Amino acid sequence: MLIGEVARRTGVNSKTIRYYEEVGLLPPAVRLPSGYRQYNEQDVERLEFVRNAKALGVTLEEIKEVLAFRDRGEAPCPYVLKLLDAKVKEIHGRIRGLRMLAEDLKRLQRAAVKIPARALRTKARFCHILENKQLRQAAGAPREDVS
Amino acid sequence: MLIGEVARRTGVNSKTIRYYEEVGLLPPAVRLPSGYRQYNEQDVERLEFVRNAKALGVTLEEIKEVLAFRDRGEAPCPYVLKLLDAKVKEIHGRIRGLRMLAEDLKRLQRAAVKIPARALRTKARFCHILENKQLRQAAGAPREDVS
DNA sequence: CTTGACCTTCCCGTCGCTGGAAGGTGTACA
DNA sequence: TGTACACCTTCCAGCGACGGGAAGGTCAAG
Repeated sequence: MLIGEVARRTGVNSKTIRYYEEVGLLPPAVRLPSGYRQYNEQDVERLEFVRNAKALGVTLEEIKEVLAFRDRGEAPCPYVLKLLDAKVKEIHGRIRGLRMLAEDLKRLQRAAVKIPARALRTKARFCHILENKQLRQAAGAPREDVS
Repeated sequence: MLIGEVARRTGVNSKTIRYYEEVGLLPPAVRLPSGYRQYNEQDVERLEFVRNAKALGVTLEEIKEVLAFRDRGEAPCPYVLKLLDAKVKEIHGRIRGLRMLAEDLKRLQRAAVKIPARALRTKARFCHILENKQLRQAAGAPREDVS
C-alpha cells in the first residue's frame, strides 16, 4: 500500500504521514525499489492510533512516549492515566479562561452599543471600545494565556 | 526612554517590542546616536493598547488593522464591533469543543479505572485506554479542531 | 580601566503541519 | 513510441507570536 492509499484510508494527509515518520511517530517506512514508501495494515493501525490520540488533545510528543512504552513492550496505561488527568485539568483551565474572555467581550459589546456615535467625538486615543476602562481594573491586568 | 524601561512599564518583553516593530504594529522607533531605540509616552500607550487587545484574544493581524484605521484618521469602531462579535462566536465554539473533549477524557478515565489490570492481558494493540472503542463511534471520527 | 547593565542585529527553535518547486515513477492510451 | 497524467520523492519555506542565545556595541559608576 502506498502513502496515498494510507492517507485516503486514515484521513491523514500524506504530507503529515511523512512528517510523522520524520519526527519518529512512525518507524522509517519500507521502501520499494522506486523509493516509494510501502505500508501494511499495522502501519495503518498505528497511524489511526496516533490520529485518535491527537483528537483527544494529546500532543505528538506525548503520543510518541506512549508508543515508546508500547514499543519497549511495557504497558503505557499508568502513564496514560496520568496524562489524561493532566489533560482534563488543563482543558478546564482553558475553558475557564475562555469563559472569562467571552464575558469581557460581551461587556465591551454592551458598553459599545450604548455609545453609538456620541463617543466617536471623545478623546479615546485609538478606539473607544477597546479602550473602555471599565474592562477589568484599568489597563494593567494581562489575563492568563488564552491561546 | 529606552526599550527596557518600556518593557518594565508595560510588562511586554523587549524582544516582543522589537518584534512588534518588525511586523508593523509599532512604527520604526526613533534612534539615538548609539542606535538605541527611543520611546515616548505615545509609544507606551500604543503598546498598552496592543497588549490589552491581545489579552482579549485579538490577533496581531487584527490589531494591526484596527491601528491602521486609526492611523488613517478613521474610527475603527464599526470594524471592532464586528471583530468582537466574531470573537465571541469563535470562543463559544472552542468552549464547546473543549467541553466535549473533557467529557471524552473523563469517560476514558472511568472506563480505565474499571479495568485495573485485567485488561492489561487483552489484545489491545497499543493501549487499552486510548483504544477504548466506546469512545465515540469507533475509530473513525476526528473531532473539530481543538487547539 | 574594568565591570556590569544595558542595547543592537542575526539566527534558530517552538508546534504541527501545509504548500510549492523540481524532479522521478508507473500506467493508460493514441 | 510518445505523452499525458497521477502518483511518488526530497528539500525549503511559512504559519503565529514570540523566546533564547550568540556576538558585539554603549554607557555610567567605581
